[in-house]
This record gives sequence, structure tokens and C-alpha cells, in this order.
Amino acid sequence: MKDKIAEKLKGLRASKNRDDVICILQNSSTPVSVEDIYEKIKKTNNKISLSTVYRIIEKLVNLGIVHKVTTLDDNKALYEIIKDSHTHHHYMICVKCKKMIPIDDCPVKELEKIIADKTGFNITGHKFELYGECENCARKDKK
Amino acid sequence: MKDKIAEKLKGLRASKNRDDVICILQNSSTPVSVEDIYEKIKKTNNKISLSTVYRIIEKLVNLGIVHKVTTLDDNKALYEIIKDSHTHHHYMICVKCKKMIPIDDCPVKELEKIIADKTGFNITGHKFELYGECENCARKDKK
DNA sequence: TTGCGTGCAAACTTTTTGCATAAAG
DNA sequence: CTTTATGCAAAAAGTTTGCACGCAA
Repeated sequence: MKDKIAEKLKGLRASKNRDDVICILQNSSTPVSVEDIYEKIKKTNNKISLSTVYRIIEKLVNLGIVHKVTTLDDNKALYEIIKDSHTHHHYMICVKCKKMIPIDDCPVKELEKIIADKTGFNITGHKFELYGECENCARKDKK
Repeated sequence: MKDKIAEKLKGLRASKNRDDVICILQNSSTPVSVEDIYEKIKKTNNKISLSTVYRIIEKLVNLGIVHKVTTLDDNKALYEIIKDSHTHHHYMICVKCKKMIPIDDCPVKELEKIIADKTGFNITGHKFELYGECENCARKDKK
């Protein structure tokens, strides 16, 4: 897994900042914002500027290492490491508490094939998100 | 259909601007940005301000008449009228030309039920988008 | 007459860019 | 030494807000 990333980074210069960003992305179970990454790195006494995080993220997206995730009503972008298909998954987002709960596997793969056959569109990716009320918030509402 | 919208607007004051915004949303086959709406209304010699469009859109979203759609790499929000379930659909977005091509029906509804049963999450909505290369762009590439 | 809807300008938030400098190869 | 990566500050882009005024009810 890690080697795959290293492969994609081949040709680029070594950069502690980039390593830090990748590390944070790898260790977070849900998508993070540029601001999140920036704050986390600063807390570890490593200096970094916001624009550097933006530039690193842009590069990682272009290299296919990271991808953008959008949220229900937030105006800022979130990002996550692209996992291999085995662990690739989606989220249920609670409209009350905004928590993002991962859905096991990806239920969209088969759909994708069917639609590709039907339409001739060469599908390379997808986005799938569910919105609703999580169990916690539903419980609170009843009280 | 139209009556449904009128019903949701009950209690609000009449507003030409709101009517114009709804009209544009109804007549566009793909999601539009606030800026798009603003420009279109201005072209018809009707004066409106950007913030008014934002406020109208916000209201329409809260009333469940319109919903937000997110895009691949655009930082601005797009909106579309919520159609009844019969015509509710999703988009394939071409990563080359950015065109949004509607997918017939909504293939996610059954998935939603299965996941709701499995997880106890009370699902109220979803987002589903496919990315890839449209036939046009694929043809150009081969040349 | 009451108060919702609107325009305008200013504020705010997120993201991008220019430029000089530091660091990698 | 050459070129990429970075920091800082300013600019841009998108969205929100405050306030005064007009218009629907």
C-alpha cells in the first residue's frame, strides 16, 4: 500500500511537509479539511503554511493519491487518501451532528458496471453519500 | 408538480425575484450556480442582487424545493429543483469537458433500503455521482 | 401600518497566486 | 548550480451579514 504511494511520488523531491500531510491523511478515519491538516501539523511543533498544505493537497490529488470529498452543507472541501478497492468505502453523514459514519465496502461497484454498459460512458470513479439521522441523534430526539 | 411548490411557498409573500429563480431552476436540465441564476435574471432586464439570489436559494433549500449538488473540482455550489421520485436522477460528470449527463432514474433507492436495514441509520437523502470520460471526449482522444 | 423581501456595501471564509528565499538533488 | 518546495502577504472567489428602504399584505 505505502509502496504504491511512494511509487507515485517518484521524481518529486523529498519533503517533510508532504510526508506530514500524507501521514495525517493515512491516520484519519474520516475525510479532513486543509485547515484540519494545517492545525494538526502545527501542533506537532512543525511549522507549515496554509498555502503549502493547499499546494501539497493539489499535487496529491493530481497524482491520484488523494481525492476530494464533498459535504452536505459545508463550503470547504475535505480530502481523504484513496484506499485500494478492498477498503474503499463511503459515508453516511448525519444531518444533525454532521458525523461521518463509514459504510462497509462499496455497494456502487456493480451499479457502475451496469451503467457503463448501458451508456458507453467510461467510468473512472464515483461519489456516493447517504444523509440522514444517526442512531445517537434519533435517540436524543425521542427524549 | 407546480402546485406542490406553490404549496410549500404558502405563507410567504409574493416575490418576482423568487419566481424568476424558480423558473430558471425549472428550465435548466443540469444544476446551476448562484452566479448562473444571477446572470440569467440580469439578462432579462430584471434587476436583482447576488445576495438576494443567495437568500432565495437558502429559503428554497430549507423548504425542500431545491437541493445542493456538489461538483468534482469546483468550489462553488450548484443547485437544482427537487423533482418527484419519478424523475429524480443523478449525473455522470465528464472529467475532461465537465459536462453533466443525467442518468435515467435513480439506481440508489434499493441500495438505500438495504443499508438502512443493516445499520439503523434513518436515511433521508443521498448523493450519487459518476466520474469518467464521456463518449465525445473519448472519441477526441483516439484521434 | 407591519414586517418580509431587497439592494448595496462591507465583512468573512476558503482558496489561489506572486515573489523572494530555503533546501534538495 | 539548478530547480522544486516553502512562507508570507496579498488577491481572488464564493458566501454571509447589517442596515436602510420599498413593497406586499
